[in-house]
Amino acid sequence: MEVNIKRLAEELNLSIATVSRALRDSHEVNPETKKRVLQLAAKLNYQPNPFASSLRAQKSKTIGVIIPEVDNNFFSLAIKGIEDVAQEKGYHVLVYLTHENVIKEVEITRLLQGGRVDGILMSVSSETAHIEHLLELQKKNIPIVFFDRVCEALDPPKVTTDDYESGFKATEHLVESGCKRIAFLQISNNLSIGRKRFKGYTDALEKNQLSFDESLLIVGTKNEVENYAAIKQMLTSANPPDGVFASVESLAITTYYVCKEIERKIPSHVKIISFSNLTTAALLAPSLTTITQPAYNIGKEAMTILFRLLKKNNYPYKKHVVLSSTLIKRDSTSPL
Amino acid sequence: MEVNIKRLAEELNLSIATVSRALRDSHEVNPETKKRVLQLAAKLNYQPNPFASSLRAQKSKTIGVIIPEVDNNFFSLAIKGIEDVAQEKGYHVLVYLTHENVIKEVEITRLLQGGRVDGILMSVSSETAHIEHLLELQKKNIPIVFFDRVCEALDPPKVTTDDYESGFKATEHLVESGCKRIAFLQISNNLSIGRKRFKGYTDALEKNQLSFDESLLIVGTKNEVENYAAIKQMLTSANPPDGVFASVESLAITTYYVCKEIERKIPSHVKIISFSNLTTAALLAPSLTTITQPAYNIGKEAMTILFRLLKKNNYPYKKHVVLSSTLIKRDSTSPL
DNA sequence: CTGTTAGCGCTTTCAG
DNA sequence: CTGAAAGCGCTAACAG
Repeated sequence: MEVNIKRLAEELNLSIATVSRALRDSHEVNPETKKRVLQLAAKLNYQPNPFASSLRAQKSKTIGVIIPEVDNNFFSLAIKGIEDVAQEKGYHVLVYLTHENVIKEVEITRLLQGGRVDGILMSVSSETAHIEHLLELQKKNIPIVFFDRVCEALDPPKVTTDDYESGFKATEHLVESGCKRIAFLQISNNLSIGRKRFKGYTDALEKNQLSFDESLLIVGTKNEVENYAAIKQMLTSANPPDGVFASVESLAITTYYVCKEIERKIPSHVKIISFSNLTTAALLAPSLTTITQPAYNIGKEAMTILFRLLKKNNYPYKKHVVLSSTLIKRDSTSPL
Repeated sequence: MEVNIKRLAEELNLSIATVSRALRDSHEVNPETKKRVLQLAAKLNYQPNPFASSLRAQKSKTIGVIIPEVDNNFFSLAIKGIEDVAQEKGYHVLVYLTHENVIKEVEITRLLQGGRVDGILMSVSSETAHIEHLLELQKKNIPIVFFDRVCEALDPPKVTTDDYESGFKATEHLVESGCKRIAFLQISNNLSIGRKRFKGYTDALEKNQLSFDESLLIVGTKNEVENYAAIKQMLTSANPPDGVFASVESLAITTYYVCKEIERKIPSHVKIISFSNLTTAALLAPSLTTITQPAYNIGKEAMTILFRLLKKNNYPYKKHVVLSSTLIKRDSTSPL
């Protein structure tokens, strides 16, 4: 037998309304009665049915987090930040993975239009060029906050790393280390993070009187094998780079694999720098200089902003919060 | 204006019941009518209210995942496995982090007793010695499947790595590498994974005629500083180990930090082996031999079993599924 | 301070 | 094949 308000009311000879009020700690209920209600509720281990309340109140105290992947320390840490704030505010967190697939992204946003969530935190999939599904959410007045991979064409709040700065300082780091021909491994041309990091890279080159060589740009795909081949071709070309800037971790890893294979065929002084949140990797790999994003804080900040939107308390908040990355330098020069 | 069944019914001059039936593809509705309904629903982008259905049906098509942490590749990958199966089966995934804190774990399980989830996937927090909150869930008939960190005292299905085997082969690996004094870094005495890995360790020692030296056992706590101090003391003692088996990644990392600090004071041939799912770390750190758990498959398997329980289709399934880990050997001998 | 009642959106008898 | 109506559990008027 389920224990619900009706049951409590019967056992206490009270109306369900009074019990409901007592449970919500209303001030218009006799302290004595309140106590009796709470005691019985505790004794029977009463738990309110969230669907009944949600149906009534038309809100769910639940948010949806839509991300491309999770097997990547950045998103794990972001989820942690999100969850911490959510738990503190009494919100529940639904997690959805798109696997970088727009079709799935659209399906998920559709699903969430039924009222299941009060708001959405989102990092767009790399393919996202169309934005109709995001507009639909706006039309339904479901607040969104973008984080990391934002949709620049839309006006909802955004929380990101200082991607341009990061690209700039990563490149300068390689220049300072003596690199003259610096390759750039791009995640995707459809993502603002990629474009901004790339702009930082080209600007840093220019500032240092280095010209941008198109043959040193590789745009990654979802196909690891393709990426591997492209990187290998570049590193074994007649005029290979002496430095590699991976704008995303997976491409740095692939680069390491390539280096391992061709070990003897390339100059051993190729320097690699990469975006990465695997502090472990950075620690264990003396050769990997990394740009580490404030993943946890990005999640925290995004959730905090979403919470304010949900509460409609018109706190002032920045439309676009930019958090700084950290450059963790390593000493060794060779990746191997 | 919300678009709900009532709205559709009005616009089509049909009853609410018929529309509902059409949407659920009931066979007792005129194909013509069905078509009209579906067309309008698509046009108005109708999304059913999940709370109304859940309230009615007394089920939520949602599962809860309760884990200690997420900033650790094991749980990230497990979530991915869980999410993949859940998405395929039309389930939603709520994620809760306990931060290894039983109080939070209890709070969360309480929260989930209200019907918010149909079932729970859980990896217990390291402190969990009490199990009342888990019994409560059973009493409420909320199916649970434990994964990785299981509660052996309870009968719900479990999905784990072959912890005993892993402990055994990790230890043998060190023995084969020439180690005679192998330290064991334990995660917690309250966890079955810790106990089993430890048993594998002692059995492997015995098999190789090595005696277990209590001074080489360190039981980790949540306090990193304490762990650091304990490991440092051991490594700098008069009779230090020549091999270290970290039964959990974080303790391996701490060991590396210690080694870095005392670099010149210990024999440089201390070998370290650790549980770790950071394939990146393993790849980049030529010195780290790792035991990698099948995290993704553990998540997948656990969710699959839970799904069967939810469907009550009495498929035969094993009460305890044990998946094998992989020993990834590295060549280098020194951790530094 | 307490009780009665309507209704959130949906599904499902039960009647036609 | 379609409609009317009850009810899932809870909250919030409104009435006492």
